[in-house]
Amino acid sequence: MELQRISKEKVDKNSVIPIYYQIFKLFEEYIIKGKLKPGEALPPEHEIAETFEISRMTVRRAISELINAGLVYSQKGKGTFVAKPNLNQVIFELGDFHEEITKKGMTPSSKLLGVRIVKADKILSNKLEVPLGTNCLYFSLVLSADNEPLVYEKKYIKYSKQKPILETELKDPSLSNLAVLHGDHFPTTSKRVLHASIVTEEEASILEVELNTPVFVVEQTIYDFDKKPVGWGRSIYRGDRYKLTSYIGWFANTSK
Amino acid sequence: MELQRISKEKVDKNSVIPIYYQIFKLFEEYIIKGKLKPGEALPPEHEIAETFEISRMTVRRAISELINAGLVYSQKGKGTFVAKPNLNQVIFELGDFHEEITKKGMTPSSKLLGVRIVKADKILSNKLEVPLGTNCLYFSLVLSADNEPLVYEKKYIKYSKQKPILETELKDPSLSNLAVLHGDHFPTTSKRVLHASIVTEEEASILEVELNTPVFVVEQTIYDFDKKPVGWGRSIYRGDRYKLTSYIGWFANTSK
DNA sequence: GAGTGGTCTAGACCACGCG
DNA sequence: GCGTGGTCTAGACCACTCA
Repeated sequence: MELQRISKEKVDKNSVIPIYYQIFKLFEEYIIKGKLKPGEALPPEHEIAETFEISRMTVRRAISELINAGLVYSQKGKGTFVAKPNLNQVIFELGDFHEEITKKGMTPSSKLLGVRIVKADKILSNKLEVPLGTNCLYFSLVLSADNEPLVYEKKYIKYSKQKPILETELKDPSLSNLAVLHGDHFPTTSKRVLHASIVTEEEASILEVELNTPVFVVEQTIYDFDKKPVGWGRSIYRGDRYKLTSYIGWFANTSK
Repeated sequence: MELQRISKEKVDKNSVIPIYYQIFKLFEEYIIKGKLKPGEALPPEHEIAETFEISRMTVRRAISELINAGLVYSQKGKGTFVAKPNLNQVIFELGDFHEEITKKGMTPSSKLLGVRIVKADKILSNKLEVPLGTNCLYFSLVLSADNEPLVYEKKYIKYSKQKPILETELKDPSLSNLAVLHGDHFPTTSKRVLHASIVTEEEASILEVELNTPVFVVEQTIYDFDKKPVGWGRSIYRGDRYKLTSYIGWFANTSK
């Protein structure tokens, strides 16, 4: 790759924009636009440093951003090379319900169906690792977009604080928030399992759909520092309306 | 936070393990074990540098690893603080079929049902942005675990090369690989949309399941440098057998 | 042995937050 | 004005790769 002619003017040392960021953007552009192709080597670090008349550490900072963005990889003793985008990798993000719905221009709402104390049955005692019959807090709610119910959630918290349940705190009825408010321990990790299923009769009536409607089921368990479960929940998403989207690859907006 | 007593012995300057990594691991442990709590400040960088008798740049490298792992965040002029884990964030990874199945101790296999050239119908011409009736490559296959079919895939490639279709290349029948082999342009980005559904009759017979079985549907489109679609596919996953799992939070194995 | 990236140093100047 | 993190320098030594 020919650096000399193209570049020196492209980096302004007196700019408010950090030099390493300018260098990062320069190579990002080359890669995204295909001027540098997968497998091709970047110039060695010392060469980049010389042509731009900057320190090698600054070059390394720029390259570390490129590595971070998945655009290149380095090999000790060999060089730095443009990566191949691994399009087989798949990452689905399930965003916050209110944000997601608002983003789509619809109006989100949530309705609390019930809050009460229940005694742990076999399933719950297993999930929360408590003896059968232990008192647990139970919440159930429905999330809607434009008044159409989309999600039905049931949540259980291992609780000990004898705190009253306030209306205000239900503005964030996430499992982790409920655990913070009513549990002993601070939740630090969360496990979710998603699978596809078909609505039960109960779910169908609450989501106002017919039997045999496909749904996502997301089971969430949250754990404290000691990896003990402190909360468990089950959310039913209307599978025909709710979608998960994954983007992988090289985009111009790797900005930040 | 009291650094002085705890620490100096904990870092070995002559170890093969980089100093920045030792420091990173030290603070990681403090945070995961709860000795440093969310919101609490780390000691200032110059102080860490002094107590361990190392350069501030090395401290910064360690902290940048902590930031990268999502354990802390820095604020210019204020300090560096332990982050709160955001347990409401959800990321589902859908791994490579063969790897996932092998990991579970089962034997994966894939069977090619058909390869042929088809003329684009309305849907396909829309998805691939080609005129109606354009020739496209079509692949369909079934992925199985222990001889039980789990996934049914149909893939379409916008092609131009008059290349024969080799058996060997079907070892990686991923959309991006097929596009590399048969398309004009190098695929750089991939979009996938996942939703829940119910098998059609055709899918039911191929997956050997009853009607009304719930499934995941994953639609994938891949694009080249110019954001033109080069391939499109639809994968049907048995929703009762295939699950997606998401872990969020602080774990001891944030190692690498 | 020449070339490469990985780590580390001991300074420097700056912009920001806060009292 | 002081303390903080953000950027940058001009060196240094090392381990690795490859011919």
